[in-house]
Amino acid sequence: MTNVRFAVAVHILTLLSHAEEPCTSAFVAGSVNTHPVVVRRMLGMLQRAGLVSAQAGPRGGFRIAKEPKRITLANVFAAVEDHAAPASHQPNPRCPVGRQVKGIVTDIGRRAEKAFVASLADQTIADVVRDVKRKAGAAARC
Amino acid sequence: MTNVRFAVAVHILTLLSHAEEPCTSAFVAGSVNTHPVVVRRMLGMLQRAGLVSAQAGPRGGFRIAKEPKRITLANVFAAVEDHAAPASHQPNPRCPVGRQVKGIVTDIGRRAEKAFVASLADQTIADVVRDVKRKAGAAARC
DNA sequence: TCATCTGTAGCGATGATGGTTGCAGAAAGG
DNA sequence: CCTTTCTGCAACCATCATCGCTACAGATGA
Repeated sequence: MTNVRFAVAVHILTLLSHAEEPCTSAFVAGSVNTHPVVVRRMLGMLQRAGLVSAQAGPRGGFRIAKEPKRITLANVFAAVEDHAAPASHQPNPRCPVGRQVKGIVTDIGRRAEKAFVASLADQTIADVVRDVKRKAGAAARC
Repeated sequence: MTNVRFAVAVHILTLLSHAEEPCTSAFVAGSVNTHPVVVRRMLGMLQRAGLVSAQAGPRGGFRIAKEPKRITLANVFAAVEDHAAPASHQPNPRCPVGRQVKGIVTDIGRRAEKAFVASLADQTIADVVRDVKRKAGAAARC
């Protein structure tokens, strides 16, 4: 996790989860402490993943588009982080060791990443919302 | 895994594992297909982790410093990748949601990374060497 | 029509990474 | 000794991903 995107995405979804009215990107940016455009970029990804919905115009903004209980953190990770292929290098093709190691390491990376995602998959946004409420008390409004 | 360092480190250790004589950084670089200094940088990390040893001068080079069977891939990962703290952002401290989410997300990241490393821990360099030999036949020399 | 939002392109700053050069120093072998 | 062969390391540049920001087109409700 070199990125901060996963953390921000969880933050945003948690925020939207206990809001009845749509939240503007400016409002969310105030809580996340960044620029509204950055928030909209990220909300675009979450929208393409079907996790939030947007409405333009006055009184518009973003809503959660799925029950928080049904959004796993693995879903969030997949929405904002494109870990399609674990990185490898390009060994000298004339070296038999290098030729084989590349494929083996790729498999190893895939398996480890699977374990990483599996660990995320058994927690949901609803769990995070519950933890936040428990720690912060009832006043969970910005 | 944004980096290619883990893959290269496994490659290097596999290479050193079935060499009786010390390997020079130039030789290793030939197999890895990169610059000798890059190899030495990485071998420096592996050396500080106690996985390889170096000797200067003619007929010098790098050797494996530990039985391949006792080097887990988690050891390799720890040697070349410093994932001390999972990345988070800096939310607005006046927002109770942001205040709590930061800590919660950090815990989540730690747990997921633990799962990642645990998946690496049950394979060793000896396993990789065996796989390479099985796939490449006996000719595992560059 | 106008104010309010989203959506997106584009730009600059920043930080991590990898490749390269250059040089100091260790060590073997005459 | 002295030369040759190595490692060790600092310094620099190119590249790339990310983030913050500006600007503007387009949607939408009052």
